[in-house]
Amino acid sequence: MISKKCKYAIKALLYLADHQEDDRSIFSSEIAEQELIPKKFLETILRELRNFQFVQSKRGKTGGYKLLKDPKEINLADLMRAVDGPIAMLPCVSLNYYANCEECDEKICQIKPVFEEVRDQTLKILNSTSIDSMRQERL
Amino acid sequence: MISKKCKYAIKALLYLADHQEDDRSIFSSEIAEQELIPKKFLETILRELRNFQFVQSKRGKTGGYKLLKDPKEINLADLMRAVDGPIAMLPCVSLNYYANCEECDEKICQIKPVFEEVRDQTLKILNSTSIDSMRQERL
DNA sequence: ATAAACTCTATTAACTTTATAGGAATTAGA
DNA sequence: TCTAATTCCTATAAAGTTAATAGAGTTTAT
Repeated sequence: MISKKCKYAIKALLYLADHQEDDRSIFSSEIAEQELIPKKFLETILRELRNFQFVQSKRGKTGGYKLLKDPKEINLADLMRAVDGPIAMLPCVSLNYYANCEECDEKICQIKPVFEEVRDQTLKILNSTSIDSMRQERL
Repeated sequence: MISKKCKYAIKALLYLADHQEDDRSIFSSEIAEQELIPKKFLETILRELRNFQFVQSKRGKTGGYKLLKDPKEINLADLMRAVDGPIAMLPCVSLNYYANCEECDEKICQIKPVFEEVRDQTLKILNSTSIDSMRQERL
């Protein structure tokens, strides 16, 4: 399961992509109201997204947020890693957050191979899914 | 990420499959020692696995556990669901633990489709992976 | 000045995970 | 029957994570 935080982050970026016209910034309060995300929680999420270079913020009365990258260039795997950490189902199988198993020998581990396969298939999808493609997608 | 509990459960079933000869039962203490799983924790896990009909237990001095099904018939998806609950990354996309999103309209949700795809690909692998196939697998 | 936005740190409440404790029930065998 | 060794069960604790909130500070346009 991804966290609510991560879901909120995706929604916020989608909202920005859906509503960005000209160069206007969008208030966190607008996103919070429209997407039913707790306002203060969303603020901290947007700050993180700014730190990770997904969005740009502007302070003051005419402040707000806008995307820092082309929605085509924001892929879901990167976003999820930034917000939630590892995507893999086992630490010993994570590409970006690898951690070894204390209690087993990875060379002969019978569990690892399946979860490597799951990881590969999952990443194949998430790496090729951008904020832009999520907007288009209507299966 | 799957929980440690789930990983221990998989290891325990693999151990039983790897070591069952004749009809002998295997002590939880043996599994705990060999697989470096906290003994008391493993006991509660094995009890759950018994309740879910994965293993059979026998009490008393010559007690222990053995598999209740053919290792070929124990698939990873069922096991993971029993121990950890939903496999899907979003409640609204789970086949066995569906829960609706309060804050969004699923009909027009831009997030859902990707995670349905991830779910499908993940289940394709987990459904076709059994305790037995994990033992064979040497890629 | 003021209003309204973002910024930041700290904290909290709830929940989940990962165990552990302590004993009860069961069984085989001396 | 007594003992030893196992599983069974309930409760609880300790640690970690998640989800959110509080409150004050900073910035900017008007």
